[in-house]
Amino acid sequence: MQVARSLIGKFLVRSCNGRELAGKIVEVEAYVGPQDKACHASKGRTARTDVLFGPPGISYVYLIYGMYYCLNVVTERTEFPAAVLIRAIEIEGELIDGPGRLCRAMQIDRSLNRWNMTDGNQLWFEDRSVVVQKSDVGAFTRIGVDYAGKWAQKPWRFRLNGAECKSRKRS
DNA sequence: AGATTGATCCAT
DNA sequence: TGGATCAATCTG
Repeated sequence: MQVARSLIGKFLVRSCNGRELAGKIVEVEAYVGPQDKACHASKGRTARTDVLFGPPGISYVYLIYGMYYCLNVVTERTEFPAAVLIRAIEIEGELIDGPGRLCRAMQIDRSLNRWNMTDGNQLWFEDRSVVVQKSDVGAFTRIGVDYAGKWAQKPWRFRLNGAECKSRKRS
């Protein structure tokens, strides 16, 4: 949650066969704990959600709707399942809006699932000292989780103001 | 608005 | 083993 907010303005860096892509994180969503019905781990610990119960700083990449990957990073302590979904970034001034498009642009797939993002290898975060005022970040309801009842109402999506919302509706 | 697409999960 | 589900995107 706080982690999600603090990730806004940080950079996601992807190093892949010789070239490096870096993007400023513009939108994220938090999925917090076993009670959060929108969190994949709320249905219990399975082969797929096992990583969420592990240590923080590890990636959680999965296929959705049979065609698109989503990139998350595990945030909380071991045994407490929580993650932050990276929804949108800005690469060299171009807005990549939507988790599926983001993973396509950065060539992220299942091979980067359970990746250690803390040792600067292939995929990691960087703080490039972008100043983000608290007033620059808006909180909104999460997207695509209407099934989650009251948890769907939680304002756990954070977006940098000024980045126009092209993916899905709402704001 | 509708189709697409396949891993995952749980009930037969 | 089969069917329902899904943190999305594209096309019309």
